[in-house]
Amino acid sequence: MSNLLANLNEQQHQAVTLPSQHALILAGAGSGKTRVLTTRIAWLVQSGQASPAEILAVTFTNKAAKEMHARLAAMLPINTRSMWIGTFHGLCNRLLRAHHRDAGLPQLFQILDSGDQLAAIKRLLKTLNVDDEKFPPRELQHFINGQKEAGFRPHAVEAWDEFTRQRVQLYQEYEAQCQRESVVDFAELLLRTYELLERNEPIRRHYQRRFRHILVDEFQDTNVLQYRWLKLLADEGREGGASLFCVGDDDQSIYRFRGAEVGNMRDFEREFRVQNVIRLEQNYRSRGNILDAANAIIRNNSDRLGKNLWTDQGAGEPIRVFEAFSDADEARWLVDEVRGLVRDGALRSEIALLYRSNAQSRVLEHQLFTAGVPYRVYGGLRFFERQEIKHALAYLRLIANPDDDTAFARVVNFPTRGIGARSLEALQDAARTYNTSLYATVPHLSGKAGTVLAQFVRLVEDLRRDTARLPLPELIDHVLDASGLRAHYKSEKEGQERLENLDELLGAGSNFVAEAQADAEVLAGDHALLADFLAHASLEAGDHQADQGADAVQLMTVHSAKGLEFNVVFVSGLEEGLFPHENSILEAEGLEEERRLMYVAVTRARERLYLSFAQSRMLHGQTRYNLRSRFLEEIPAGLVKWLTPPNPRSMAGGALAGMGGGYFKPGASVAPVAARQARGTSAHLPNGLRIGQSVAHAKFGQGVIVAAEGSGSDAKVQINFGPAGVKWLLLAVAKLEPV
DNA sequence: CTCGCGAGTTTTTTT
DNA sequence: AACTCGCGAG
Repeated sequence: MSNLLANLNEQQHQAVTLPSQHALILAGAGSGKTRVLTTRIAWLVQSGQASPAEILAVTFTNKAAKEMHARLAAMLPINTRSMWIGTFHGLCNRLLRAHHRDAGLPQLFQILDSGDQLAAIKRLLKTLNVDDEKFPPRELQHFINGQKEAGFRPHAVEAWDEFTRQRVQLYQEYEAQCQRESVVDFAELLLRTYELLERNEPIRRHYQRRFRHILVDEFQDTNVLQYRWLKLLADEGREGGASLFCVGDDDQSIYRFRGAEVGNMRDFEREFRVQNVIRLEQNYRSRGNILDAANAIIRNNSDRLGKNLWTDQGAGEPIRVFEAFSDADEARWLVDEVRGLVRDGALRSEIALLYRSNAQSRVLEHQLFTAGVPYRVYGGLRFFERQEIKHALAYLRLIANPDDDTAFARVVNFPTRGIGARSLEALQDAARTYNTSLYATVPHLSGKAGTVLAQFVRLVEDLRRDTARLPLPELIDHVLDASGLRAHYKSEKEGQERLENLDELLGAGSNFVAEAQADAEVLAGDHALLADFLAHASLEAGDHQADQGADAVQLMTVHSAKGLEFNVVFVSGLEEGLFPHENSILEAEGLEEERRLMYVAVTRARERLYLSFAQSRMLHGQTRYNLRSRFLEEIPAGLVKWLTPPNPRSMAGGALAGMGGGYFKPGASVAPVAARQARGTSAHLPNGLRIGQSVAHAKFGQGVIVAAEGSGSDAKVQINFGPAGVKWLLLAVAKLEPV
């Protein structure tokens, strides 16, 4: 036990050894949060205060759950399998499988990922003949998920206006469709489990008695429903309920957009009368300059719980800032810098290239590829989201659950077997009349459509029969052949990679079996393991990226970098409109979340931090001219070393060609010209103004002309004023001074 | 019914 | 720039 607690600082020690009461640990970036959480669990078990079966630990990513499990297994000499460690979604899946009857679900229910859900909504709109212009599927998806995450079933939604009433109606239809098809989306996993526990007292009591210690990681990212779920399990904080140990950092809350509610931290403190609030402020990760910059940035946010990170590791190097002429220029510089670091002995895997949005990775990848630097991109298209994998999974899903209409619709005519829109329409209509799934409706259909569809149904039945006794990998292998998927991709010109991915699916199957056997908790019955595998595929979209072990530069969004750390970090694209993102700039809440994102980005670095931005950038096929990010101005000048001459005139003026620090190569295209051509506007506006030109406005301050429209007295220009926003101004009216 | 082309739209972030 | 969707020819 003593060695368990060795090397903990005072606050960490205090947190780990708190009595079994509710506790809130405010853990700053790099302050040893994961260590405290895992050591706490180990300490509880080792000191005899809790048995492993009494522990429930909730994380946000599967990766974090796995890591926690591994660390605990290393710390404790006993079997840790009886602990429940997982993501909210993973744990809910487990509960719903165990109590599927009480939850009103068949045992082999399927899980819809976001893409599946969107497809299901589109299909719903089509069958109901709803105008998808008026109800854009994406928007509806967002609406439905939002309601579920707030805990509202359709009848509970307050709809004051006609539009909302109609959307609620669609929400209800969507629910009915899901129930009919035995499928469950992400939000439904949570809501369904919550309702199960709320309504079923014996089950609720059972779990309340079982879990004496509930520990939550990344508590700042919980949404309303997740918090209520935790409260329910902890018996609302009543005497005799479990003790809740929540670890989080309000400054790192970056998922507000998908319903995360930082307010949960304050609510928790109040509602559970939390006596133990501990701040972990000593940072073991970053050098002083980096930390000072992070502190200075986050200080601009209001309404924080308050925390200031410090380190005893010394100031370290200054933060390097680079201004590029264009995004390509930025990428070239960046790759050169990376090569220099590697030449000096740095590990590529210790260098991270961070950006705000996935679209930005393209330029970086291009330059890395050209320079022959090995790299690895996180995020983007995940393994289980590739179309060929989705197709294969759809066949597997039909085997496990033929009523899954989403899966049915996906592969009924893939590979093409002469079942067109006509036949499908007839089938959909019939399915509505009989109120059965597409699959179950097929026998009701006569005529030509009936014949081809019956053939497809027979194919699926054969698949089910022939695979009933097969181990998972062989099962998948058989399906790939018998469905015709392999043959189809073999004949396709670009199909080679897809074939390889399909083979990799076999590998994923084998891995899953190996892990499931170790886990021992496998469902009984035919194809039950298959259902487990499919749930796994939905919940864990797959970090199946190339060459885990290879020494490669790491590329990812700031979001996916959360929780990670690197010796060297580059944050690129620090421009107004990009980071902070233009969609978030207008409301204060959104801007503060962007700032937390910046805080997360900066605190990923241990030794060296680079920040860069470009005067012009290709986005959506158009050249845009951005001002440099306000977050750069929030870093005290004394911490910064400019690699390019500081450009005080404003922030990046696009018209100021040649300001790329001399890095801009002769012959590189001049972005303003490209923009003019792309937009088809006149090359020169009156008064010598042009696109990319920096201008000053009496009220809005400095800005950059990003677009122009019309001519003569109608001539308008769009100007990005940074903090003051992006505005269209009439040239005839607005007083603009070139800068 | 299938395939190919062109128009139109998109993108912030993800369990 | 890349992807999706709808339309028309075969």
